[in-house]
Amino acid sequence: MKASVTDRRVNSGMADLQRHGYRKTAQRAVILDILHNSRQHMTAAQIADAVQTGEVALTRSTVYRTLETLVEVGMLQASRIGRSMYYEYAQDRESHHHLVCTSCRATVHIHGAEVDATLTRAASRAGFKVAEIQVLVGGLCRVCRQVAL
Amino acid sequence: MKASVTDRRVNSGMADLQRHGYRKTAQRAVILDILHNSRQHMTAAQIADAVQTGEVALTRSTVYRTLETLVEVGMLQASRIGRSMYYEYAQDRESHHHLVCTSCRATVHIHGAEVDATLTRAASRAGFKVAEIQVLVGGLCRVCRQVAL
DNA sequence: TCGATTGTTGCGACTCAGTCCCAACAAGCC
DNA sequence: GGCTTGTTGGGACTGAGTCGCAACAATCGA
Repeated sequence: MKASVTDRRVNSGMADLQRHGYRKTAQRAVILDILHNSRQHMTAAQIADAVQTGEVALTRSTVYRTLETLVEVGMLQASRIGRSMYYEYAQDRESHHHLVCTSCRATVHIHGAEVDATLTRAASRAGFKVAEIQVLVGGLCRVCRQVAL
Repeated sequence: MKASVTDRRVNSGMADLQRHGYRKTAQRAVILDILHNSRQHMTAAQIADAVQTGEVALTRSTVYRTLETLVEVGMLQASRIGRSMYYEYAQDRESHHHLVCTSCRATVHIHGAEVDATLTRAASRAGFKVAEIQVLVGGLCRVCRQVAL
């Protein structure tokens, strides 16, 4: 684990934290590291599980608080899928939305720019100043459609 | 209450239920009635509360099951806002999405057609067959923007 | 390098939003 | 009116967070 925690990207992230007035802690590094290595989004519960196998054990509340902090700093992106929030490493700052297969739970990213622009336009016509956009498309993925036939 | 329960629209809804092979029950009529009269979306908990004041008392599990059934039949529309589901009477079958003010919780509907079309196109490029689209825009409403200045 | 300050974490209790099971009840058909 | 079977009530249970508080540790100034 030591090798990956010292990963450049994660380290520079830790510096980001300090720039925002937060302290560098082992717990924050661990969570950042897990999400950076997993390269996919995970729920707080999945992260809490993943953490158990490591050397630094975190409690559930620490996981939740840490995720919140890292999202605030901009190092993680959060999106709600169903009842739970999913977190992913914010590699590219580009907006994207999720397609989730209702059968196999597979998730695919789609570009968000066009949809975001449409929504922002509609919102401003209604007098709203947009802060965040959550989009979730449910359906059958290519594979599950084949199986269904 | 009796007068409103016998409302044409709600009654025809009860017939819809039977057409789908479901039974007409007082509990279903009550929930339909509450949502029809409220003319806004409500959570299951709010509906359960509203029910307490009426003559027919429903348990929480009945409220949840009934809502599910009514959505399936197409008489209610469900949308997730944050951690909970909101239900509204499906007056117009036209797709719409929600703008929610993060400050005062006010909710505004916006047309969904354009966004839905964009998402459906993107999804089918990814091989997905779209079943449902959930969109939620958070931000500041006109009034709260003024106050914030 | 030490000590003080104060941001963080651990722990455990609590809440909110549902879900599930099973016995009792009641629509609807014959 | 009786029977069948869908529906409801009641209550326990679960998943996803949230909160308060004492103990701990990162950081800063001397």
